[in-house]
Amino acid sequence: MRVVIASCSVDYSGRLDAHLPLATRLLMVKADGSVLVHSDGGSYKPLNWMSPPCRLEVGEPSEDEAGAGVVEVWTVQHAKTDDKLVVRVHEIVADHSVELGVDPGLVKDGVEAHLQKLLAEQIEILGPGHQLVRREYPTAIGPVDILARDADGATVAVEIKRRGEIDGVEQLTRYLELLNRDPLLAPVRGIFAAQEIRPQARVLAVDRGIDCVVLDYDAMRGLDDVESRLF
Amino acid sequence: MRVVIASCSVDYSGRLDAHLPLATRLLMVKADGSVLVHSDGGSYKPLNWMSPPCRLEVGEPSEDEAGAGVVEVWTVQHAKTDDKLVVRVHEIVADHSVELGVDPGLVKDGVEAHLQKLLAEQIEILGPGHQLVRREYPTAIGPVDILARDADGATVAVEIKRRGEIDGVEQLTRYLELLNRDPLLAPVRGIFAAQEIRPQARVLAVDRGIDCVVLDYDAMRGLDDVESRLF
DNA sequence: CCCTGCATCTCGACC
DNA sequence: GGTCGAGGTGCAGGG
Repeated sequence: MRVVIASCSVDYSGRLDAHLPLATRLLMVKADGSVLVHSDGGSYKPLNWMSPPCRLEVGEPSEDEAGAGVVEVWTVQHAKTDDKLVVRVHEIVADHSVELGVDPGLVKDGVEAHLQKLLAEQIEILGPGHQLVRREYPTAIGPVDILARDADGATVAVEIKRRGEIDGVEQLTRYLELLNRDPLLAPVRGIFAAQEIRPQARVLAVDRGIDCVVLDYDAMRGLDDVESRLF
Repeated sequence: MRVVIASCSVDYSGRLDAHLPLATRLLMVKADGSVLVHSDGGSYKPLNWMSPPCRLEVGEPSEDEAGAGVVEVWTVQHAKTDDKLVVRVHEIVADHSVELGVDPGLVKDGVEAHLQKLLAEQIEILGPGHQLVRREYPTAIGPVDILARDADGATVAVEIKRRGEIDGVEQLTRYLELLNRDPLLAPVRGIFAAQEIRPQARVLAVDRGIDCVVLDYDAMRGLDDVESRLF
């Protein structure tokens, strides 16, 4: 990795056109040739960048550019598209290269998939007598997170979210519309299950006759551990 | 901005829990206290980070940590949530601080806005005889991208996307529902226009009687250039 | 301030 | 390789 602090102007053309006026910024060149242009604020997103696969070429400025104070022109060309990033370097304040090696990578825990797995195992959270039909029940517009039957044998479609928001209710509504066309399943009831359900999402769900269930992730995980220990 | 190259392990807890094993990485500390942990690959997204507003405290390692080779413990606490990032620094390879100042910011020329402008100018792409009523036609739930009339004088509502996906069809459906309540406009036909339309979005659109139009951005832009040259 | 919609989204899973 | 859904999404614009 090479890290350069430099005053520069930057131009990107590709999906859109974007321009950064002259200012001092951090330029990061990664081992795969990708380039990131960071300012001293904002979030983790760079002001501008080029994703791999791409090629960085450092060239001389034209006469005009040199006259304007440019000392180096970096051209970063994407390998597969015509996306191009041009960095005109005016003054280099610092320039360091270091060998980092391959990163062992991030270990994550706590996603929607885990919630789905736990709820499938603990399906009676939806109510006594509920039985799992299957996870990822396929429909024409995509899989329903969980399909189950309640104590009376009626079909129940469950949409699971970490955070229950309006678009999740919309999604479940589409599934219900389709599932209810299937005479073998209809009538299908909807359950919107999430760790937290936003007020507006709850209002919309209730308005559409969809039940809301708040999932306690820690409790479900704890129960999972207990069950694991039994076997 | 402070840039540190160091071997470190990182733990994040908040929306999820994540862990990075010991390896050499780049640590970027921005003026607002936000911290980015970058490896020598991937895209512009850091392996781990803390967004502002947040506070960085550099502390001493515990005895156990010191025994394991930790020389500094960085704790980055988010100001509003309980998100926390802990960086255990083992060896500092490089450490530079530099004053960047406020960045003048990015100047963009976007896509969807441009597509909308081009389609409004070239409204007959929708079919011969179409005429523009107006762009950003206001409704109670937000503006419709384009309202037009076809060769027979019937109203047409157009939703424009760069990539046509299901939520875009949902959006247009809501507009159509509202517009069709207006006796001066009804019946209103829907057109879903995008540079590319995902298969599932197309299925849903067709199912709801909404026409799909694929827009050729380059051709439309080219035509725009030609027209510009004529005047 | 929250909500909505877009993004050079990125990223992973699955077909 | 594509397709699709999720994201610690970030971000801007509008009420």
